[in-house]
Parts: sequence; C-alpha cells; structure tokens
Amino acid sequence: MARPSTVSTEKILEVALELFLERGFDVPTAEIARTAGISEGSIFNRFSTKQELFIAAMESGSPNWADLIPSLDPAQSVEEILSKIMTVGISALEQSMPRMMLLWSQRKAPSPMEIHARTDSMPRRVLEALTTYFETENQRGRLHCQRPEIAARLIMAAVANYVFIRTLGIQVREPMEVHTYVCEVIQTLLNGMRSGVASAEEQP
Amino acid sequence: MARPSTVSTEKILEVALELFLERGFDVPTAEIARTAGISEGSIFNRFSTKQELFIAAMESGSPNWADLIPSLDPAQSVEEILSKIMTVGISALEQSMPRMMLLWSQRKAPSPMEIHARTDSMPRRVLEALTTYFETENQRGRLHCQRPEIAARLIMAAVANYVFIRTLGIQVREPMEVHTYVCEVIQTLLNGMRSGVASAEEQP
Amino acid sequence: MARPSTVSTEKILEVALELFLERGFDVPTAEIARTAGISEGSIFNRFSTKQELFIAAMESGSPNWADLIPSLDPAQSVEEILSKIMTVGISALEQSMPRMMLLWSQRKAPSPMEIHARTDSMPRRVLEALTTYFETENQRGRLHCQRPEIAARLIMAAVANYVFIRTLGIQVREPMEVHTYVCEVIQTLLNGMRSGVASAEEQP
Amino acid sequence: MARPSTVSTEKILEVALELFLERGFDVPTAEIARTAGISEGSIFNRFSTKQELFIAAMESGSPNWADLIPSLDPAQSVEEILSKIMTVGISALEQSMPRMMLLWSQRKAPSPMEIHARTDSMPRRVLEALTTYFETENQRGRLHCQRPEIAARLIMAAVANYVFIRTLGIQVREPMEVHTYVCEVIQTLLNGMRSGVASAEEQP
DNA sequence: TATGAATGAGGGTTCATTCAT
DNA sequence: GATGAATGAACCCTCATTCAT
Repeated sequence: MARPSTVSTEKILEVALELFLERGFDVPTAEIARTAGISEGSIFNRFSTKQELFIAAMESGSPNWADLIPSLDPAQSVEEILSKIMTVGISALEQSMPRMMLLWSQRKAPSPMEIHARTDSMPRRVLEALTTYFETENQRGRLHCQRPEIAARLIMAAVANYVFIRTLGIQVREPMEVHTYVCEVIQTLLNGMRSGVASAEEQP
Repeated sequence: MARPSTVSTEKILEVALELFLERGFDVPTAEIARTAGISEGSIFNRFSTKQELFIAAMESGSPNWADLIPSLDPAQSVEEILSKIMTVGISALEQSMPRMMLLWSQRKAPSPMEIHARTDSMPRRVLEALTTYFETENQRGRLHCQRPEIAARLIMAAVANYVFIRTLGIQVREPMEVHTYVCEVIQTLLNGMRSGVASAEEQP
Repeated sequence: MARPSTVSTEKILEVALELFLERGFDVPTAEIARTAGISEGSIFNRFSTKQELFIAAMESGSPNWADLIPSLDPAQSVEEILSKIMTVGISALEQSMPRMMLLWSQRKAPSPMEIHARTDSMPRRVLEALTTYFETENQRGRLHCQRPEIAARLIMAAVANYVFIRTLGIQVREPMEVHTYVCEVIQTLLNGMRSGVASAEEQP
Repeated sequence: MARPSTVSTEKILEVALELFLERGFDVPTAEIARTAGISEGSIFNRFSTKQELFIAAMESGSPNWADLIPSLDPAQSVEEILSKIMTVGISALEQSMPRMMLLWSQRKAPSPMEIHARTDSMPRRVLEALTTYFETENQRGRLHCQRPEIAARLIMAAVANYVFIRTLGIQVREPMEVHTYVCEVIQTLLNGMRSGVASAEEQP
C-alpha cells in the first residue's frame, strides 16, 4: 500500500495556474514545485513534461458560462435574461481569456486549434446555447432576430471585447462599469441604432 | 566616414516580426540574425536587449485603421460606410491582434498598460474616430444612437471578436465569410433585435 | 533520500582556488567544473554566482597565523619567539597575499573593506595578538617598547614586505633567505639602528 | 601633412589609468574611447592590443620616490631625513601600489617579474638609494646599522605596509595619522625595542 | 513514490578586434 | 588618420529532465 501523495494534483495545478497567469510560461518548474510544497521530481512523476503541466493548468477549473444559459428562468424579461448572461459571461471570460492568450502564445503547445476545435470547447458551447436561446425567443415572439447566430455572436463579441480591453489594459475614453456597459449594449442591440428609443428603464 | 550599415534596421525588424509571430518570443536571436543576414552581435549593437528588439518588432509597421474612418465619403449610405470600416478593421486587426497577444504574454516586457495607455495607441484612436463618426451621423439625423460610444464599442467588438475567433482558431458553428458577417452585423445593429426587419439587400 | 553529492564542495573550492590563483578571475567556470570532475550546472547549484564561488574560494582554508602567537612557549628567548612568529607569518602570508590582491582587483566583488573590516579578519587578529605579545614582554621586563602597537606593526610590516616583494617578483639587490632576513630584522628592531650592537649569534 | 591627432596619447593613458584603477581591467575599450573623446578604432591605431594599453597606462606618470633621497639636505637630523623619506614614500606608493596589484592580477600581462626585474624599476631604485643613505650615515657616525640593506628594507617595509593596509581597506585597532605613524616608527627603529628610551622630542 | 543532486544543451549578451569608408 | 559598424568567439547562467537513493 503506497504512501499517498502528500500534495494533490489539484493543488499543483492550482499553484501552477496562478504562477503561469502571473508570469507567463517561463516560470521555472523548480519554483512551481517549491510553491506547491513538493519536490521538482514529483512534478515530473505526474506530468511527463512541462508542456503537459502547462496545458493541464490552463484547462483546469474553467468556470462554466455555457451551462448557465439554458437554466435561466424564461419568465424574466429579455433584458433581465441578457443582462444575466452578459454579466456571468464577463466574469467567466475574465478568467479564461488570459489562459487562451497564454496558450496561443505558446506555439510549442498543441496548436490552440486542436484545443478549441473540440466540440465541447467553451466558446463553441456558448455560441450554441446563445443561438438556441435567440431561436427560442424568436419562437416566443419576444424577439425577431433576422439571424439568431449573428445575435449570438454580437452578444459574445460585446462580452469578449469588454474583457479584452480590460485584460490588455487598453485605456478607452472613460472607464465604464460592467453594469452600465451591459445595460447600454442590450438597449442598443434590442432597439437598433436607427431607433433612438430611450433605454427601457427610462421609458415611462 | 565609418563603415556603412549593411542591413537596415527595418529589414531586421521585418525578419524579427515574422519569426516572432510564427514561433513566439522564444526564437533565438542567433536565428533572427542569421535570417536577416547579419551577425548576432550586430543585432545587439542596435537593440540593447532582446526585449527591446521584440517590442520594436511588435510595434513596427502596424497598419492604420483609425485614419481611414474620417476619410470616408459621407455621401455613402450608413451601411456602406460601416461596411468599409469593419472590413478594413478586420484586416488591420488580423495583423495587430497576434502582436497584442504576444506582447501581453511577455510579462517581462513593459506592462502592456504602459504601451496601450499612450493616448495615440491604436485601439484608443479607433474608438475616438468611431465615436465621432456616430456623433456626426446623429447630427445628420441618419442615426439615433442613444450613446455613440456604445455604438462605437459594439462595432469594435464585432470586428475584434471576428478576428479573435479566427486568431485563436476557435471553431464556431459554421465558418462565415467576412462579407456575410459584416453585412449581417450591420443590419442587426441598425435595426435591433426586436424589429425583425429583413436585411437591406433582401428588402424589395 | 535524494541522489548523494558526488563531489564535495571542498573539492570544488580547492580546484577553484588553484585555478584562480594561477590564472586570475578569468578562468571559465566550465573549466573549473571540468577540472573538478562535475558539470558546470552543478557549480551553479551550489554557488549562485561566479563571484560567490570566487570569494568562497579565496576565503577557503586560509592558514592561521594569529592563533600561533599566544601558543608560543614563553620560556623561549625573545629572539626565538619573534623568529617563530615571523617565519610562520611569512609562510602564512605567502598563501593569503595573492588572494587578497586578487580579491582587491575584482571590484565587482564585495568591497574588500567589507571583507577585511570584519573583526575576525586575519590581519586584524594578527595585529591584536602581536600587540598583546609586546605588552606582555614589556610587563615581564624583557622589552621596553615605547608603543607596543608600533612594534607589532613593524613586525607585520617586515613580514608582509618580504612576501610582497616575492609575490610581485620584484628583484632586490640580492635574494635573501627567509632565515637570514628574519634574524637580521629582529636584531635591528631589538637593538635599534643607533646601537651598532652585533647580532646575537655573533656575540661572544 | 597628416591631420594631427585630436587627442594626445597622454590624454588616452590618463583616462585609461583612471578607469582601470577604478574598475579593474574589465573596463570596455569602447568606454575608454568614449571617455577620452575618440573613436574605438583610434585606440587600436595607437595600441595594437588592450593589454598594451593597459600596461602603458599602469606605467604612465608614476611618481618618483627614489630621486628624492639623494637630494635631501645632509645637514638635517636623521629623524628629519627619515621622516621626509617615509612621508614622500607613502604618498608615492599610494599611487603605485594599486597599479602593481592590478598588473599582478592580470596574468595575461607580461609577468610582473619581467617588469620589476628591470634594473630601473622603482622599488629597486628606492632600495638602492636607501641602502646608500644608511651607508653614508654609518660613515658619518650618526648611525651604526649592522646591515644597511636591512635598515633600508625595514624603512621600505614600514612605508609599504602603511599603504598596503590602507589600500586593502583593512581595519586596524585605531586609524593612525601618517605623521604619527612615521614618527613612532622612526623612534622605534632608531632606539630599538630594548631601550625603552622616550621619543626624541619627548626627551628633556 | 518522493526526493533533490546532477546534467548538458542552449541562450542572451559582451567586447576586443577588424575593416570599409 | 579617424571613424564606427560588423564580427564571432566566448562566457555566464538557466532550467527541463534524469536518476540514484
């Protein structure tokens, strides 16, 4: 009966993820081991390669955006539902976007295509869920989207761009709170740019 | 009076940019030198550090998206103008997004904040130009955007997301041509999701 | 539990010391490693820097001059005692003077002041011991030194100068044996230049 | 008629000497050139090698201790003459000792033996002059040195050791002023350690 | 299975020296 | 003669990976 690992693999991944996100791929394995409280050798007993550890860390514990969407209460207004979707999406992407960018920048790693091409990749599942949602709203008559997948992509784009801007640290005109951004985007998407209709909550 | 330079700095940057984009920061300086046709020492005569070379390469010859916007013919329809803006934006971002991501992933480099915080950074100038454009359309009465900067961000988001998806190699439902994507996005943004109005070209 | 060290740190220091003394600081670490029979990397596992190795080597196994002095048999004549002190001092300094000079010439190393300022540095301890010795002889009435520390410095100076001349390879009138030099110096110091008293062994 | 050098060779040596003394042999030739206000190439037009420049710099403008000795007024007291000799010696050595040590530590340079073996080397000429001086005093009956060259070496030793201690930054019991040191040493040397005679100036 | 010393390939960087102008 | 760009040989150091205990 072998002595159990002193440190769980999850703990290692957690530590590795944090260090990789903070300092990039170039963190020495020695430091990861030291921080996790195990020896360098033990890392290579569980991951045969640093690359393997890196990828496992990048994929570990990714928050789930896609699963939220079908679970929302259809009784809520479109605005409420979309607002929920975007807010959760922003916080989910805030964690996974740095990972995607790191993975991509590591060309030695298996091409990101291979990773994201998997049918269960997060962005794909999100797009599926969003498209389905808009189709449903079309059927319910609450929306009349010409092309549901374009609507889905616009929502995703708005979410991703917000995070992208923040991740890269790009300065825009004025910093905008998540809530404000979300509301304004929804109004614009729902009413279009031609309408000039005031925001829903501002309407009498 | 001294021996003339045999290889221009531009040539070096060009070679470096290509190699960095292809293989990431880890390309040996020796290989960059060899490819450029000079000795490794000569590289360090011009760039005191590999980081310096890297950043210079990332910033070299960035295509200019922002300058296009004010130069467009205002006689064209809103659809035509936005289509032009997005199309050019997509091709410009296709070049600069990998650079941004590489820069970001190199934490040793001066924080990307410092780079993008500069008031003349590309994303910032684009947002300025787009916002101004929507303000103008509002004044001309061709659009009624609640908040011009939100419209601007949505356009930028749609462009960036298209490139982002492609750069990362994420598979969506079905690949979509640039032209199709642009047209559909514009229709949706102009008319809103509530309208269900047919695309312009589909209208009788 | 881990793989045991194959080469002791002492062995490394010994090899490094020899090479440094022979060829100066510029011996490649690769050569030191090869000579010691280990890989270059192993050197840097024990000394984080070449400087660190250098200093450790310079300080390793320094022969102890100071400790000899209090241990001498007080029954011996002053001449015998001083002769012993100087002879041992010369052989001790012959080893440490090159090290001091090398250390000094390496300005990157922690300033020699920091090293020699330590209260336990060899020259300092020697001066202490010598001064105490002369004070004792004063009390016993065998000597009447005006200022014991001046006597101490003169002994030290005579020793150091002999070694200095030899280390630098300076040619003097005629080479002089250690024994002769020591005896003559002692006679001169004891009797002074005014006396003209013949050397002890020449006295009837 | 060739264009005259814009910077004299003396100026180059002066600059090089200062930099070498401050930072050791490892100062880049590029920096020496820059500091001297000429191009790097010009240095190699005058000195075919860095070693050559180094040696030339180390030997340039050495102050002359030896020539002082025969020129002293014989009417002065022995104490006055010796005091003068030592004081000048200390200030002369303070400049040349660092150079000797640097030269020695550069093993690539022609062995210091070759340099100091030359019959006109400074230490040798000083020893000659001092020995001659003591012989003269013996003949005049003012001193009765057993062996004049031992007396000479003791004076030289006392001077060298004072500078040595200071150059290396060694901390002794208490810092001692040059004047005090010189006077005390002379008294001890003249009267010997057995005498206990008070210093000359303290005698009634 | 955990450990950590050993390894060795490789990379960035420096710098004396050369040489075309 | 003066210049300074080019050169290329080294060198220090890092770090993933191996392996004896």
